Amino acid sequence: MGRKPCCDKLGVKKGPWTVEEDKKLIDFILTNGQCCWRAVPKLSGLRRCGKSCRLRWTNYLRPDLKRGLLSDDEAQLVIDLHSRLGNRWSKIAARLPGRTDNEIKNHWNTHIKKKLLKMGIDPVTHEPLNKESKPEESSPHAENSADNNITENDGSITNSSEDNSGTTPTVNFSTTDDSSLLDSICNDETLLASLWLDEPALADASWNGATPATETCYSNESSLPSWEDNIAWLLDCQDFGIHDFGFDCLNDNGFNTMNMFTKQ
DNA sequence: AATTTCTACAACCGCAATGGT
DNA sequence: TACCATTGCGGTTGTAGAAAT
Repeated sequence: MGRKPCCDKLGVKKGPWTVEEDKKLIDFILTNGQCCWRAVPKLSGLRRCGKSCRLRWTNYLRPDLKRGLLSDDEAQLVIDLHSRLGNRWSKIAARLPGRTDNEIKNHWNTHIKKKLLKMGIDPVTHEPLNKESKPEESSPHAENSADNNITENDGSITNSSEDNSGTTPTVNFSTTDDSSLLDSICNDETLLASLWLDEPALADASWNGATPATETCYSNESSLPSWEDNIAWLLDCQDFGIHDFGFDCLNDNGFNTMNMFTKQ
């Protein structure tokens, strides 16, 4: 007995999403919010698997997404978090409001990995490549290893090594002053611990269907696109042809919903 | 100008985790 | 507790556009 497919393969479309499909999905979610994804295709009239709908929404259509390449500061943060968390992209993404795990994963594989290799740093272990690696120490972020200062279970910090910098060289891509601030943030174990504890309230929850996460308070406003920004982005789309882009659905209904969010 | 190679990223797949009964 | 349905995650692939030849 094989595993039951997540969706009925017959009649389920695959491949790139069309403007029409995007429109349908946005329209549906703005009207109904995020409910059970499996039901979304049926109810919205999309010939897609629910999984595909969820992915499309979370990675591309969500209005709170930042667009464009990761900034130097964001890349720096990704590197630092990766050294602590490993390939747990969703956890890393939770620290970067407006960014998705997929986006970060892609950026890591296409940009950061290569930069680290160029700099002679192993992107997996964050150790210098020429350094003789002892088996036990080969992966500073090995699942909850002793070197991993962040313990997932209780969010507590265990300072197993007095100075994290010894095992995790800080790679600095940024030349801006902000980067030093970021460094200090990244190296602040207490802050990171609190970030860890706060996780559910962070970016993961920033867009929770039609229910605005009004209680979510971001300390770093500069890194978080506000709802106003996102509406502005959508309106920008309108400027260069939103109708072609497929946001016709953001009519009275959709924009009223979004405006409601911005007023909170 | 045509072809090949490279790059970036959207999307898919399979498995794990979670929640309901 | 076991089972099933659903969601979430991370690895991988496919493909469009850019750059190089």
